[in-house]
Amino acid sequence: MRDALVAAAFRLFLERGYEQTTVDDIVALAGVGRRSFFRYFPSKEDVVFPDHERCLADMTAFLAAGTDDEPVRRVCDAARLVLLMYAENPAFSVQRYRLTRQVPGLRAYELSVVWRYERALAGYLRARYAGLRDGTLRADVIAAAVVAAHNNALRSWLRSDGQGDAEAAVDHALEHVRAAFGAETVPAVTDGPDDVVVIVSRRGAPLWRVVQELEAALGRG
Amino acid sequence: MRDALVAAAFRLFLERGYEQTTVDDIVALAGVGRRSFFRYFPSKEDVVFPDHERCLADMTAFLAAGTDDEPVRRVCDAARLVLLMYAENPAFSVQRYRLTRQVPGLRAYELSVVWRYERALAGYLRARYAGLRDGTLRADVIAAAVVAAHNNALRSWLRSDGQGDAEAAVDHALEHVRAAFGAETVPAVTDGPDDVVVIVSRRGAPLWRVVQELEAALGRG
DNA sequence: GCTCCGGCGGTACTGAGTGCCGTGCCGATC
DNA sequence: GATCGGCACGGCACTCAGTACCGCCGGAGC
Repeated sequence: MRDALVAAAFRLFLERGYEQTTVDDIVALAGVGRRSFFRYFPSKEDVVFPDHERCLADMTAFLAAGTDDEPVRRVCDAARLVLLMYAENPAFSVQRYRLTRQVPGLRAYELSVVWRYERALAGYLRARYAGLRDGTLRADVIAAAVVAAHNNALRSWLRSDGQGDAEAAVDHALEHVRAAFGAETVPAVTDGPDDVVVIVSRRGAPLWRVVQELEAALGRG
Repeated sequence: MRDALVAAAFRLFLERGYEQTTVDDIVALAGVGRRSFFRYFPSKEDVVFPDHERCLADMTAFLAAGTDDEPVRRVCDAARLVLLMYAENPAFSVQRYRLTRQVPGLRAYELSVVWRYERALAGYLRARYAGLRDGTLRADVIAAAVVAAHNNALRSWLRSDGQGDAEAAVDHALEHVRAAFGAETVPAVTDGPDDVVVIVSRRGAPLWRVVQELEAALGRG
């Protein structure tokens, strides 16, 4: 029933556009009553994102399941769950992406979905950074950065019609965030003394390049 | 006319709630025709954010007006324009904040507004980082981080009923972002040789603390 | 066979948003 | 001074999303 409604809806959306398709059209094509549509989808927008609710629950469960020595890594892993959902059905994801790009109402709806993901990540980080000075600020900023990096890679993959390695692109993007915000802890070096790294930098050098040097020197490049 | 509609709308929204107020109620109180409401506000949500359109235009103009040696600083300054708009009328902003917090539809609308701000910032940074490897990624992430930091400070100020120094809070939050992403360039030292800074770091130290050390050493703390 | 119940459909309603047209008010023109 | 053209406003009628309510039916249990 749900699947039949989604299929009918997308067929009409692609044929004549989202706003030109009424709920009556959809239920007529699916051969069900109008009331049943709203039993399965709270609104017309929801039929475009039939799996986000489940994915959000998965992410929440993942974050609640446990902690990690490195909170940033944990939220990056949580973000990857979203990519997996998109990658499950590339053709569908690409069609939906084109739809949401040109329909303002769908874009707004997608933003509210993304916002809920971001709040889930920020909530986890806020708990981990509780007590730290500017802990909530740090949590919010990192959550926003993780979401932005994820979406940057995801959307460039969607724009390319699902060609290329989406996971690698997202990994690369998330690695940038981890580079910027740093890993709070790294595996201890057990087979040697506490070695040190010396960075020499000209005053006036781009700071982020210095950070890249640091990363390379610390063996995280 | 616009102001009369906004005043009537907020009076009713605060009295009986947003969803319990119809557009007919608003125009009846304001003493104007229903059709005129939609002439000034494309939707019922728009009457809650009567000045965002102007602010967005201001930000776009500010970003288009010129560049900066340090793009991150420029987008931080652009973000401050939004705070100024909120600070112009603290009482109104606090009321609106409470309204948007408890009405899902308004929250979704606000997200779409914030998204447009973020895209404006990201567009500026994308142009500045054009050609750099991962330039658009870096632009999107920084824009998201700036918006998140700004909103973190703004909302904590709104939660405190407009008490405290909003500008100082936002400055502090944005400074965190600049610390994480660094300044690409700093003023050249003219009255001395190209001096160098040496940082010694234990492998395993938190990277972001190392960045803070770097900043302090480079005289940007 | 009877009842209870959950999924489904139909009807009627509210309210947002739109298109169209009439009206009154204004300065400009002859 | 009468007329014309633009413009802002109001009113009416309509579409469509979303909701409340009720009636129908088929299966499970007694």
